[in-house]
Amino acid sequence: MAEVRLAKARRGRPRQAEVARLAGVSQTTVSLVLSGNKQGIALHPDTRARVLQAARQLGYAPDPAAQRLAAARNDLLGVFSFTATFPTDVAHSYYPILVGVEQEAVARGYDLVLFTGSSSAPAQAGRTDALDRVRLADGCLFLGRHVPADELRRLVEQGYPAVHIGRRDELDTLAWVGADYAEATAEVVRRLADLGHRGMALVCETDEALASTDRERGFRGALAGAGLSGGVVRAADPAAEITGAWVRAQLAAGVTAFVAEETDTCAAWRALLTAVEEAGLTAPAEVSLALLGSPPADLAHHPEPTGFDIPKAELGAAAVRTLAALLTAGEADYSPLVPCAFRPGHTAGRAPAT
Amino acid sequence: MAEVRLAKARRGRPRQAEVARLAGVSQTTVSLVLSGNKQGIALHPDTRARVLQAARQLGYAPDPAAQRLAAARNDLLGVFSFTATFPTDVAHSYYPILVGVEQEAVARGYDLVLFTGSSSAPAQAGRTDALDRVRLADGCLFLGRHVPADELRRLVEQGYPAVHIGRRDELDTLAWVGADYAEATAEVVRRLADLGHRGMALVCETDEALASTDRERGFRGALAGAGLSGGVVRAADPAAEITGAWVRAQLAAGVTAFVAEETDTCAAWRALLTAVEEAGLTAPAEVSLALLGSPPADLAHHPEPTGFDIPKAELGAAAVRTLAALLTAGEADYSPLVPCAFRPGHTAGRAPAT
DNA sequence: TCCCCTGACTAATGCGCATTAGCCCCCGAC
DNA sequence: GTCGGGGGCTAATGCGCATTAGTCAGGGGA
Repeated sequence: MAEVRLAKARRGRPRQAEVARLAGVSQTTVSLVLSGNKQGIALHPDTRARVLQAARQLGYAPDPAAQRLAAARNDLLGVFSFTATFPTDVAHSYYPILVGVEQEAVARGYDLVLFTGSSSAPAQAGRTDALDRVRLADGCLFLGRHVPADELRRLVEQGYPAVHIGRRDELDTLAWVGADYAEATAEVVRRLADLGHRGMALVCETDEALASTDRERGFRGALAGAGLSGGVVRAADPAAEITGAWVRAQLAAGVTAFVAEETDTCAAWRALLTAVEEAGLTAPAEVSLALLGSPPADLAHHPEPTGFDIPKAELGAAAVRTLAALLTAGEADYSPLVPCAFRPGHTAGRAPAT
Repeated sequence: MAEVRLAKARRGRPRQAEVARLAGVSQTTVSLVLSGNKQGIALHPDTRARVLQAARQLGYAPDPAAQRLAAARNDLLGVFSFTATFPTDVAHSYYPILVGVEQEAVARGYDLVLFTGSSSAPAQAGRTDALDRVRLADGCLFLGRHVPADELRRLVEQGYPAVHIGRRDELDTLAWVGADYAEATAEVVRRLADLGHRGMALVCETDEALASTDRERGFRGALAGAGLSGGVVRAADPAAEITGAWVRAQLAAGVTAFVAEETDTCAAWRALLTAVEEAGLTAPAEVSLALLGSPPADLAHHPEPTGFDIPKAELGAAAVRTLAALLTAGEADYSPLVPCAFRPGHTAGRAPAT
């Protein structure tokens, strides 16, 4: 067996020992020369040259497995998304995050390991528990709101470096990065107020995710802060509740601006658009509309929604930075909230004169 | 230093030795139990259970680098793309391919490592250079046409299991899987011929990628096979060359069907749509249009293009199957061409009666 | 009773590299 | 001349795991 392995591994792959033999030095010296001699050990230029020459001649390339083993870290970052890894539908919402993750990871010299939550590998004997699989990486990013809290807690408590993308407060020991929905929403409200709107309504789907409640909190806070009136509507089926009649009733009650939040389906925003049209109103002129997030691809054009953009790529990058900090310093001193960028858009305008 | 490294490495990363201590057995036994005991060494069910229990309790996961070094395998598959795997410019992306790769890999019990051949990676001396990094994995998928051929050749010649996604013929030793563009294009031509079209034009960007020349080959072949007339236009800037006037001229020359190929930008297809409109013609009625590939997201709706879909997920899955074969058998007896599915669409109709 | 299996484990080793202790020799200072 | 002190290298060790040789009881046959 040993010979087989050797033959396979050897095929055209010189090791430092062979370079050393050719150069007439020790393996240590080869390592020293090739790895840039960070120890500050003095080396003769001649020796250096001989080693480099020998390495070139043999076509030496270090074995990454050995390097990583010796370094006691593998420079692998896990990316765990608990929904069927990169499902086509959710793809649109996670994809930009992955872009940021990849860029930052590459910049820092990490490779990425992809993990799927749902389609866990055939639970073979000896295979460890689903979440434990991420341990093959030095640290891991968790994505999505369905990450099982108890397993994640155990991982974190055992000191495994993990960063959750999206605010997460049940676990106070868990590092996370998230968009600052509250502040971004508050800014939208302030902008609308600046345009003269005194009453606003926020339309949401029934959802208790922090991404949603944060927006609601920001909305209410800004409303109160500016002495505005308005309310929040949570509808299980926005299309059913948000109708033309509803819009008219709101208008009658002094609400001139309507705000919806981005979700996977953007049901609330779609309902709002339909309802306004149904009410025979036009968007920037008679009522103002704002979307707390980015519109889905099929609604992206023409009337660009006023609102804010979630800096998804930046979120991914921030997550990697946090994880990297965890990995090198053991503790991250970070600001988890990433600001969103206000997007002027074309669906909000001055409040109509009463 | 040793303590520092140890402390760092230890952090939340149990080793077999620790599992062994907890289970009251030797590290060897743990290895035997966890790796399925391929040596046929007898083990007490009790011992086995104790070890598994201890491993679960500690959340043990094997270190891929160590596995790779010791056994020359770690059940990791690499995915290497020279450009970012998750490109910033949305549409074209490798994403759908990755979905297929992911599914097939998980089904076969492999984990995926994403290697991004970065332009920006710190190319320090001694640090494994771009392509050699993939050696951490048992085998690797390569995608994109910018994979450096010479480095890839070296890898393959040294016996490293690699599969390229997308036809690749400069390296006859390199395994690859690709969409059967030629046949798919030929089918489109045949369908158009069935609709009565006797003259057709293929519009391409200037591109010498196989994906493009294969289509051209299929086009010309089918044209000849059916005794049709027509030609191929390659334009550096399709928008400039493909005009309403050009379309009219073609029509006058007997060309009633226009075909474009999918590219990153889909410039040819866009140009075609514009030109036809400019010529005052409507698509299914007066001229027929076909797209060799899938439309970009922003053009996906309403007039669904006649043409074919590239089975990207299937391509990814096929690549994994091929790689798996390489890994287990050392040689893959495979059919590299994956068929594309014809898409009826709504832009092609009967040829207008002359 | 002795011996030799055989079953159930474990000690020892090595993968290729980085790191840590030295080791040896030459040179300058006393 | 002797001794201290670098400079320039090398021997030894360990990273975490798989593998190869054992080792050590217990049991059955003679």
